[in-house]
Parts: sequence; structure tokens; C-alpha cells
Amino acid sequence: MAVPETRSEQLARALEDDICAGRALPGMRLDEQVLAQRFGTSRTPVREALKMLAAQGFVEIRPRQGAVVVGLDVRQVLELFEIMAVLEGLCARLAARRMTPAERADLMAVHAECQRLAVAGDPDTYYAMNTRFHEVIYAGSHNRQLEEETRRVRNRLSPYRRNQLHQLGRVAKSVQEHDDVVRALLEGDADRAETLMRRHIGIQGDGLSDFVSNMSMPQAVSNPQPVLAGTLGRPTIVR
Amino acid sequence: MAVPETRSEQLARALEDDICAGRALPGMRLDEQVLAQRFGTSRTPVREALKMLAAQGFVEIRPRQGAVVVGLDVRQVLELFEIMAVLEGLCARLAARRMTPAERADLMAVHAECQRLAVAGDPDTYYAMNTRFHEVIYAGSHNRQLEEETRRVRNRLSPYRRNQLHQLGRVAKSVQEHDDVVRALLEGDADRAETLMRRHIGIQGDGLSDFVSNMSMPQAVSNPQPVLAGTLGRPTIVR
DNA sequence: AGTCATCTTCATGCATGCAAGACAGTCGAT
DNA sequence: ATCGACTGTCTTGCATGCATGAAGATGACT
Repeated sequence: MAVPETRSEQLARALEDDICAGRALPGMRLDEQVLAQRFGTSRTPVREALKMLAAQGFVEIRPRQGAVVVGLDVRQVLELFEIMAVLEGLCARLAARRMTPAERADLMAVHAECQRLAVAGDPDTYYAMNTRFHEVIYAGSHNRQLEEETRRVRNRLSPYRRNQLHQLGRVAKSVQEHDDVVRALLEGDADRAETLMRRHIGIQGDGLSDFVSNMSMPQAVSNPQPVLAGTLGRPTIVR
Repeated sequence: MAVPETRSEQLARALEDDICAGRALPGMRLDEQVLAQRFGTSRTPVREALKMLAAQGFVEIRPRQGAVVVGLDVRQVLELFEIMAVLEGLCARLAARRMTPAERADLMAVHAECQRLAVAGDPDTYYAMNTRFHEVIYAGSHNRQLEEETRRVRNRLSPYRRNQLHQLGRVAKSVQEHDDVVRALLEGDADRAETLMRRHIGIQGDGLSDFVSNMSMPQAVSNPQPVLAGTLGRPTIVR
């Protein structure tokens, strides 16, 4: 066991995490040397990690100009949401037929917790539990490739979702939509589960348009950005 | 223009192409030094290319044991087909509403060519035109992220699709399904276009995929594979 | 003979070195 | 003063070197 993880993999995970968690904002420059020092390695594993992240769409590497956290414009975010909707919809469809009794119990438990936090907790704790809710459904699809793919798209969007739930009434609506999905799932109604999930994620519900109108482009490129965990920021020119 | 491409990017594209075209078969060992010599570079850009391909699921890198072209077992292939179906379905749905007149004309032209080759040509030339047909629809979705995502999944599956159309009667059926899709697309019937495309890509009926996804498949590939473009094959042990 | 331990060989993972290209700042010209 | 070319500095891209760990071979022991 305990597959020894290479430095480059560790770095890739750490950086992806920084991006997803909003610690590294879109447009932020990722200086190889700075990162190498920060993680106590040479530039080589850092470069390899950046290449991996670039291949997955988390960072952009412009030849001879270094790596930058990808900044998505409104259009691209919407495009990803369209994808997200069908992927999560498929997860729900498959989960409706494939979830084991244990998984169904799990789903209900997490959903109940969501309901509790919807009124009791703050948006951030709800956000965490909401993530778990969706993860349960990914897993319930019993399709690993789909699970990974969906999670990857979700992660790419995460910098832009952070404040989504701070919107007034959004949490309540979210949990209500979950409720509908859960019902369909438990009844094994694949078609309905898919449709409801697609609506929950996608354009159809007003959730998204609300989201867009409130979207605070987390630094939609073009202006100088500080280097992650460093003071050696160099202005970033785009295009 | 003419963004100078780095060696690592060139290598990544070349290797991905080898994999998609079936020149590098699943399970094949990708030796860094051999590749470096083949492309006339050092190991560094080769390693970076391999990391990128690994991040996209084309190769697998086991620490200290080198890179291998990913070998998917039956289950994983089916999982990817399930994803492919919804992605292409979404492409069709969006294309039904978004394609420009020029794009619609293009679609009809390519489709006509498909019909011609279906009877006149051999499966391989049809395969090429079939690919173009689908590409037109990807583009018609006017969703770049989706286009890339769909193409990526398609490429991951391509080693396993090669012979799909050699099956008796498959070409005729394929072109007929295309015809139905085209009709829905041109009529702007998004729902129908999506449904038909999903059916076209997916495994007919959910029964089979359900069955397979719930049975545990033994590991595929566990026998020695030759190194790409080299004779220094070393047995590849999996797990 | 079969199994296990040790040794040898070699590929990988990472560090370092070096040349080319990009950005910033300076200087000169209009 | 603005614009452009030139120069200096710095970062990136790639080559190379070296230590670690894995695969295979050799040999001893049961």
C-alpha cells in the first residue's frame, strides 16, 4: 500500500486545492521559482505539476511567459455550467437505478443534514454539506469515469461558485430542489431524477441567471496580480 | 500569430495522436529515453508531455515504474460511453438551436457524403467522414468547453472504436441514425436531437450497461507489451 | 527443483546548469 | 511629450547529472 506519491503529484494536488479553495485567484501568476521555494523543491516537479494542471484546464501556460490561474469569462462559465448540468444529470439518472441500500441511506442522511444546516447554519457550512450531497450522488452512479469527470468540471467552476449561496433565499431553494431530486432517486425514477438534477444545476432554474447577474468575476484577468504566496508579483498582460 | 509551441506540447500532441490512431496500443510501455531519442530531445520535455497525457487520462504513470498507455477494461469503456452519450447529446441539443445557416449547410453536406460513403466506401473512409459529421455538431453547439471535453472523451475511446464499424450492418445503421439526428437538428427540435444522439452513441437500452457496470471485471492487460517504436520492451506488470 | 535473499543493472525522479526569449527601463528621435 | 529602438535583467525551456528504488539475475538454502 501507501503508493509513494511523487513531488509533482503532491504539488499538483496542492495547487489545484489552492485554486478550488479560492486561495489562488484567477489571473494569478504562478511563478516557478517562488513555488519551488515555497514547497522546498526544485523547479522541475513544479513545472511538471503546472503542466498537469494546464492539461486539465486549471492553469494556462503561455510559452515563455509563465503559468497563470485560468480566468474564465462569463461565457465560459456558462458553457461549463451547461456541461455540468448534463453530467450531474447523468449521475442522478444512473444513481436512481444503481445506488445500494447503504448509499441510499447515506444520501438521506446527508440530505437531512443539509436541511438542518439550511436553516441553522451559515452558507459556508451549508456549502460544504451541499458538496457532500452531490458527491454521494456521483458515487451512486457507480461510474468512476463519470465521477472523476464531473468532479473535475465542478472544481474548475468552484472559484466562481463560492458566493453563490450567499444570495438571499438561494440556500432554501437549493435544499428544496435537493428534496425533489432525492425523492426521484429513492423512487428509482431515473428520468425524473435526471431532469430535476439538470434543472438544479443548469440554466433552466433561475438559480443560474441569478448567479450570473451577481457573479463577481474573481479578477477577470488583465490586471496585475500578486504571485501566490510571494511578493514578487509581476504584472500580467493578457492577450 | 504562430504561437511558438514548446517541445513538450508537440510531444504531447504527437503521443496523443499515436494513441488515438492505434499506433500506440493500450498497455504499451512509453520509455522516456526511447521517446527522447525518437523525437531528438532530452527526457525533460518527454516527461512533461507524459505528465500532461496522464492528467488527461491517456497514459498512466506509476511512480518509478514508467508510463504506460492506459488500458481500459470493458467496464471502463462502457462508463466512458455513458459519458459520451450525454455529451454528444448535449452537443446536438445546443446545435439544434444554435447552428448558423452556414453550419447547417455544412452539416447537410457532410451527412450527404456519409450517405454516399456508406454504400460506396470502405468502413475506414466512412469512419473518417463519420468523425467529421460529429465534429460539425460539436462546433454547432457553440460551446467551446463542451467541444473540447467531448473531443477528449472521444479520443480516449478511439482505440476501442476502431473496429466498431467493421461490424456487419453497423455502417448502414449508423448513417440511418445520423439521418434522424440531422432531421431533428434542422427542424430545431432540441429535445429530439438530444434524445436521438444519445441513442446513437450509447449502448442501446440501459439494460446491458447496467449489467456490466455492476459486475466486477478482472484486470485487463497484464502481459508484456512492446515499447513504442523500440525494441527494448520490458515486461509490464500491472498492479 | 523450488524458494528466498542478495546483487547488479537500469529507469525514473529530482536538482542543477545554461541559452533564448520576454519584459522593463533608458535613451534618442520626432 | 509620445513613440520607438536598445539594453539589461530575469524567467522560462530544455539539457544534463546524480541518487533512489525497481526489475531481473545470480546464488544459497530448504
